[in-house]
Parts: sequence; C-alpha cells; structure tokens
Amino acid sequence: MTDLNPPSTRRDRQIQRKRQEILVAASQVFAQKGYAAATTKDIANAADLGESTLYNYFESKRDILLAILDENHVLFDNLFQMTQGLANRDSLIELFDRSIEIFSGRILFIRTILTEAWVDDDVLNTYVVTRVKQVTRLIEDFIENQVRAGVFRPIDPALGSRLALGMFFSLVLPALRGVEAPPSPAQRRAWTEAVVSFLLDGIRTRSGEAG
Amino acid sequence: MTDLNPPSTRRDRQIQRKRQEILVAASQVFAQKGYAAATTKDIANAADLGESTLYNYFESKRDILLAILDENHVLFDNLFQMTQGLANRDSLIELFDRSIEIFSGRILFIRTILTEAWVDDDVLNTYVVTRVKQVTRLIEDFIENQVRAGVFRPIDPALGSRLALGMFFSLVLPALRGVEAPPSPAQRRAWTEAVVSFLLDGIRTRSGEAG
Amino acid sequence: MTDLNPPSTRRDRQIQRKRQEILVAASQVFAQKGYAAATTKDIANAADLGESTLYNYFESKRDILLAILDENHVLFDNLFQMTQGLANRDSLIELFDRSIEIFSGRILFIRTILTEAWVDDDVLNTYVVTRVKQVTRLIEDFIENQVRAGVFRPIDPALGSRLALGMFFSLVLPALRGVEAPPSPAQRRAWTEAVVSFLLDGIRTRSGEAG
Amino acid sequence: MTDLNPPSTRRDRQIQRKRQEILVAASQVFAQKGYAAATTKDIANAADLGESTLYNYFESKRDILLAILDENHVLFDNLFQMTQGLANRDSLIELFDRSIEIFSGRILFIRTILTEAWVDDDVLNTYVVTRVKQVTRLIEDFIENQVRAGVFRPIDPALGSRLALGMFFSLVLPALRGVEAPPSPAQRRAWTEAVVSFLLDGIRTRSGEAG
DNA sequence: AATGAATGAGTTTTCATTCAT
DNA sequence: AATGAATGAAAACTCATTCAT
Repeated sequence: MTDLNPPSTRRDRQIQRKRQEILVAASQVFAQKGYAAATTKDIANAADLGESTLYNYFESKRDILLAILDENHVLFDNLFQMTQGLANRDSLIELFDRSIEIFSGRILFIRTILTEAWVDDDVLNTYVVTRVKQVTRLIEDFIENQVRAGVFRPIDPALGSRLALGMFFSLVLPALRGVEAPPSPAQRRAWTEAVVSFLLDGIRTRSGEAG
Repeated sequence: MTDLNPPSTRRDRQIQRKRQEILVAASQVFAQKGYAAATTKDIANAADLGESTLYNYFESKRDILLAILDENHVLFDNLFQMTQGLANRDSLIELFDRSIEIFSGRILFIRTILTEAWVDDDVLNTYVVTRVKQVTRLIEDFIENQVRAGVFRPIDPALGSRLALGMFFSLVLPALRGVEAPPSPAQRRAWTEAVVSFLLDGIRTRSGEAG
Repeated sequence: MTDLNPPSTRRDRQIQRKRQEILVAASQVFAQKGYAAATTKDIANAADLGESTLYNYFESKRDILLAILDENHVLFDNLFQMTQGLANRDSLIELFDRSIEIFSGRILFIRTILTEAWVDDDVLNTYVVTRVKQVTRLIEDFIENQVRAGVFRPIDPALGSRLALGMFFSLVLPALRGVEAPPSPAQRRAWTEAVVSFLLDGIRTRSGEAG
Repeated sequence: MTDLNPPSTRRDRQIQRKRQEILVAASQVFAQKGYAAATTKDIANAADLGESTLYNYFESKRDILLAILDENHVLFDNLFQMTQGLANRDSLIELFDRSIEIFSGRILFIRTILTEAWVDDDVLNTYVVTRVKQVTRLIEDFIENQVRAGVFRPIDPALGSRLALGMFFSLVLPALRGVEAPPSPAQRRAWTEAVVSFLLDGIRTRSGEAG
C-alpha cells in the first residue's frame, strides 16, 4: 500500500513538513524581534539549520514572512464561516469565545502579522484590514438588526462594532504581546460572558445612576 | 549664574532646539518604518542634515529613540495628574476626552513608543506598562467605588478597566496607525459621550432582551 | 578667484576624480578576470579602498561596469567624426592608424567591453554592434565608391569591409589580450601602410601567379 | 580482456556516453554565460540531471571545463594534419574552407574555449596559442616560399599570416558569438574564394589607382 | 557646528561541493 | 548510479559610526 503512494507525495510531504518547521521557528523570531530586526541567522538558529539551508525552502527572508501571513489567512476564513449570521446573545458569545481561542492558539503567527501590519501598509491592507472589515460588518449588521427590532437603543453601528472589537483586543493583547499567559477555556468563557453582559446591559445596576 | 543668561545658555537653547528638530524628524521615520528598519540616513534626510551631524547631538541611533521615549513620559504625567480622583460620569468623560486629545496631538511620538514597546521588553515596561497600570488603577478604583456604592453591578474591576482601555484604543488606533485622520474635537466629544453611555447603560433598551 | 568657484564644483570634481580612479581599477580587474569572476573585493583592493567605500560612488558592481562602458562610448564618437568621408588611400591609412592608436591607449577599457559583450547580448548590442555597424558602413561606402569609379574590381562591399575589420582586429587583438605590447607609433604606421597595401594591391607581384 | 567485452567495458561506455552528454550540455551553458557566470545548477538543468550527479562524472566544475577543452584539442590536430604542406591557391582555399567548416560545426565548444582563453592565461597558452602558432607557421612558410619564388612581393610573413588569420576570424566570429547563422557550404565556398582572391590579387583593378 | 568620506561589522543571498540514502 | 538535502565559504551589499576638515 505505501509503495503505491507516488514517491513525489512522500517527498512533497517531507518538504512541506520542513517548510512548516521553518515557519514556526521564523514566527518565534519575527514575533520576538519584528521582521526588520530578525536576521536569517536568527531564523536558522531557531530552526536548527544552516543559514543557507533556508534558501532551499524559501526564496528570501521576505518570502518566509509572506508564507507565514498566507498560512494564517486560511485560519480566519474558518472563523468567519462559522459565525455567519450573528443572531442572538449566544452567537455573540460564541464569536468572542472562538475568536479568543483561535488567537490564543496562534499567538506567534498573529503577533507576527500584527507586528508587520503595524509598519507595512501592504501587509496591513492584505492581511488585516480585509478581515477586520468582515467582522466589523458582521457586528454592524447585528447591531442594526437589534436596533431595528427595538432591542437596542439607536446607537451608531460603526461605533458599536468598533468598541466591541476594542474590548476583544483588550482581552487578547497581553497574551499576544507575551506578557500574560493565554486564557484557559474557563477564563475565556468567563470573559466572554462578562463582555457580552457589559455590552448589552452596561455596568450600572438597573436602578443606579453614576455620580 | 544661569539666571544671568550667560552665552552658554543661548548655545544650550540652540542645541536643545536642534535636538528637538531631530527628534521630530526621527519620530516621523520611526513611526513609519519602525526603529529597526529606519536608517540613520532616513533620519538625517528627514531632519535635512548630514548623517554625521546627528552624532553631534546624540550618541547613537538608539539614543535618539530613547530621547523620544523620555520626551513623552512627561506628557502622560500631566494627563494623570489632571485625572486624579475619577469621581463621576463627567470625570470619566473628561478622562476619555483628554486622553484622545493627547494621543491625537502626538501621534508620531506615541506610535514610535508603541512600535518599539511591541518588540522590546524594556521599552514596554519602562514606558508603557507603568502608565497603563496607573490608568488601570484609576479606573479600577472608580469601579470599586461605584460597586460599593451600589451604582454598578458587582463586576470584576480588573476586567472592567481592561475593557474600558480596549474601547479607548479602538478609537485612537486607526489614527495612530495612520489609516484615519485624528478626530476633530466634536468627534471626540461625541465618541466619549457614546462610550461612557455604553459603558454605563449598555446598549439595550431598558425593556429589551437580546435573543 | 578660486573662492569664486562654487564649493559644489570642487567637491564634484573630487567625486569625479575618485569615480575615475575606481573605474580604472575596476577596468584592470574586469579586463583580467571578466566581470563575473571579478569580486567587489578585487576591485576595492585594486582601488586601494575598503569594499564598502565603492558603494559611496556606485550603486552596484554592475553599475561600475556600465560606467566603464559608457565612458568609452564617447571615445569612439571622436574617432568616427574624424573619419567621416573616407575618400582615398590616405584617409584609409589614417582610419587604421587612429583606430589602432585609440585601441592601444585604452586597452583595459576596451578589453572590458569586449569581455562582457562576448557574453552579454545587451552589452554587445548597445556598445559594440552599433559602433561596428558605423565603421562597416564607412568602409562599405568607400568600397562602393571605388567600385563605381572603376578603381576596385566588383567585389561585395559587405564582405570587403568585414575582412578589413578582421585585419584590423588581428593587429590589436594580442595587445588587447595582454600577450603583446601595444604597438609603437612606428610599428603602427608600418602596419597600416602594409595593410592598406595588401588590401589594395594584394600580395602577388604584378606578373605573378600562385600555384 | 578488453576485447572480450567484459561487463566493465559496457559500463565504461555507458559512463563515457553520460560524460559526453554532460559536456555537450555544459558547453551550451558555458558558451552562453561564460564559465564564471555559469552555475552547476545551470549545467545540471541543461543535462537534465540532479546537481550532485555531475560529481559522479567529474571532480569539479572546473574539471568539466577542462574536459571540454581537451576534447577539442584532438579536433584541430585533424585539421592541421590535413593541411600540412600549403602549396598553392587551391590548398589555401582548402585550408580556409575546412577551417570554417570545423568551426561552424563546433561553435559551442570553440566559443567555450575562446571565452575562457580570453581571461585565463593557462587556457590561452595550452589550448589556443599552441594551435594558432601552428597555423601561423603554416601560412608563414607558404608566404616565404611564394616570396622566394617571386610570386609574392617581398612582404613580412609574420604580418601576412596574422592578417590572413584576422580575415578568417572576421568570417566565423559572428557565428561563434551567436549573432549570425553558421555559413552554408555554398556560402563558405564563396567566402573562401573571395578571401583568397583578395589576398592574392588585392581589390584594385589592375589598372586602377586609389585616391 | 557641520559634514563628506571612509569603513568594519554584519546582513542577505549564492553556489560548489559533500553525504546519506 | 542518482539525487535530495545540507552546508561552509564567500559574494554583493547595507549601515551605524568615526574622523579629518
């Protein structure tokens, strides 16, 4: 049976595995130092390879970065497919929870993307803006629907979704930056519940009135 | 002696003025490309100086960065002095408004700080974490007080302040990144009103019930 | 008076002088090893400079080569201006003599051009073919005129000029390759007289008949 | 033993055949780019082999070049054996014709030799100078004989043979460089006739007098 | 005080060659 | 015998920094 596998397939898999190893190593380096400050020597060391060996798998240092970015484009597609139609409180919670989970599991990759997007307009537009716009639209639609249904007060959907994204990022940012451990599933659940509760109900008691 | 305005003082002022010019130019470059990707040639060009002239005012490229960071430390002190004692809705609004104003007026400096803090632990701790902790403490105290007074529901102050900071950043981040113009005073006021309203009252109508 | 020279002029001259020094050094290296085998280190050593200093004067190794090639384009213009209108035996002699002289005086430059033209189509077309076509045309016209005037037998002008060029190159090639000293003026004169004599009269005695 | 066609002989032939294939492929590459600019990868691709496979047949890249050069040494021996004793007009024609034919049939090999001889003194002396001296001597002897016999005017045999070689090269050079197709047999014949006629009779009409 | 020129140390990349399979 | 994978050595090039003027 194994013999029937075309040799190219096994070899291809071997190559893919190695590329993957290099990408993981490079992500660590890029995430730590940023793309510009990272050297190919750093990457090679992290991947436990000779520097020149990198060039058997990638065309250039920049090519390694782009491979990392592309890699993760796919990831987010999954996220957004899942959350199409953001209908009620539970689906809001689900969106937050899944998003935090995905971010937590791919900290290095995402940190790499953000690091470079912070500095490179192309990367920002191709890999970040597109996605952010998708979620923004998702949340905006949700808000509009709720307003129209009389459930929400008449607020600006653009501002609402922006604030929601801000809350989300405040939760994952410390882990992305590496100053906090990624949240446990329990922590995640607690966070999302609280965020959605804040978002929907505010933090005042029903009868309260701040200062 | 210094009060007598000796010749050295005039020269000192001249030097300080030049240093300042260089810092502004460097901020532009650092903000655009990040510290690592920025070259001393870039900085010199931006400052309209010869490359070697930079070294008459600063010891090294790194030294220029640190001068920028130090420069802005002062800024935040003012912000926080003003907001000591966050007592009521109005002071919350005032905090948001002033903060956004300060961030908007110093985009380059702050972008530089954040860029470097994102990859450099020392910079993060010295220039960012300290300040964030201050505001966090401020907001936490506010929340605790309100909870104790029965105005707020019993929420986790740490989480609450984190979310509040997240909202704040969602408002200034696009301008910091350079993809959006800094908000006008009117826009700022509208934002802060809305944010505080969200925060305190939630977005649901008083009778509404999502999903 | 010297003060009235704008400072930029003196500096420019200084830069031009240095560039020239580098070009001469590079010509030696390129002529000896060929462009591909020559290293920037070789060039730097030949110019008695640090390797990185080269890059203050030229953008790249290739840029140095192209500067050498351009430099000599001018040279040949002079040659051809002088020889427009190739009317009689004396002007033929003059053309050969001047050509050999120019080639002899710029051996390194010309060897560099030929070395690269032998391998690079762009260089061949831009720097060699154009010029060869000019001389070819010159000689062809001369032959055609002489044939029409009944002075020459009806021979193919294209072939005739090609053979004339071949003779010319047989004289300068050993010096270009560095296996022979460039000809003295006396030698040059003797050669050109002989070549023109061969060309016009053949080598047989008027009555002779080979084999 | 060898006559008995032992297995090793068949293998040897197989090896020789492969070596030959590699040499042909390498000639193409060397001829196009020159030795220095050609990579072992280029050669392997041209030979449709893995890069490392080359090293089963040759010790090094340089070794491949030398094999090509040696290969062609033999070729010229044939040429010169044929032309020993250059007695009359017909044998001159024969020499030119056969030489052009051999050059035309081995353009890649010869281009490779010339490319390397242009920059490498060892190659020049071993593979080119020796042969050129042989032909030179051949032609010089011919000229001397003709002069002595009163058929030629008293010209310098060294110069005469040099010019003759120059004419020859002017005919084959464009094909060697790859900017012209190799001449057809008819073209070859026409060329040689014309060259010998020029050489012996000059291009003036018997009564003519240039300028 | 300002700077053009020079450069050492280091960066990305190339490439001939080796080696295990 | 053939080759994919790995790599040391070296190439082209960059850049922060120094120094003489």
